[in-house]
Amino acid sequence: MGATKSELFTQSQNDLAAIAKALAHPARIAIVQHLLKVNACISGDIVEELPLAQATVSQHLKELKAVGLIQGAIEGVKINYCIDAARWREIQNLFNSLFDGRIMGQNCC
Amino acid sequence: MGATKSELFTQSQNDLAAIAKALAHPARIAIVQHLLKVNACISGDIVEELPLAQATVSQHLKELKAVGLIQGAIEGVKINYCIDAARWREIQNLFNSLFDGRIMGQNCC
DNA sequence: AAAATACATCGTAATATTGCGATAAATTTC
DNA sequence: GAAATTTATCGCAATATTACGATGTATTTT
Repeated sequence: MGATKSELFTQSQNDLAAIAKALAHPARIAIVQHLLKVNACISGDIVEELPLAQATVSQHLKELKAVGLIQGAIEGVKINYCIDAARWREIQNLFNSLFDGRIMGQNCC
Repeated sequence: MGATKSELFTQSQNDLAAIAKALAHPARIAIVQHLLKVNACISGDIVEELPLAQATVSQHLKELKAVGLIQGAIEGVKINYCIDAARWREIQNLFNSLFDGRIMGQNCC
């Protein structure tokens, strides 16, 4: 085995897991935080910001783009990246509805 | 390579990524959702709820426990699992401070 | 104390992720 | 159009994750 059996779970469970997976790496957290700070910047700036090789950063950007968290706009030779604001809010709501799943003050033990 | 270079990132980036990773599997999302619904239940109930083998579920529970999301209380032969309420709120705040990183209405493109 | 029950852990196979050098593709500059 | 610049993709090695049967451990029941 080794592959997640995603066909056994609901769409929304798979979706939320996929988004969490996109955030499940410190480099991708760092990328997102940087984009939130500077609003938008080119790929090269992110490569300079991170302690990873260009090819590796490009791959991380691809994963963030795959779940819609970020967007890239071609600008000549360069590519301008930024957070997708609408999708960002959507994802925030997905997490909120998970976290707001009414939790009692008490634990089980 | 193949191993995440976590020593190159900040503690809080690694922490948030680790929590996201714990939620980065539909089975673990399902476990958390189930615990939120029933408040607390024994391991066997979760195994019945999920379409996975007992050993696999046990492993997923271990990962959720490792980041503090859930707690297990020994109760005779059984183990009663529940969400750790305080840690849950803490994690909710971590995500909120990421998501509230002031995003403009506009995208880059 | 043997048998049954409930869960964790071990060992292993299949697959996925991470990281990077090398190279390709596209655009701009000279 | 050749050279330079910027980013994406390929190919590979190292490591991690997922899944499960088999087995171990602890408690309860008989």
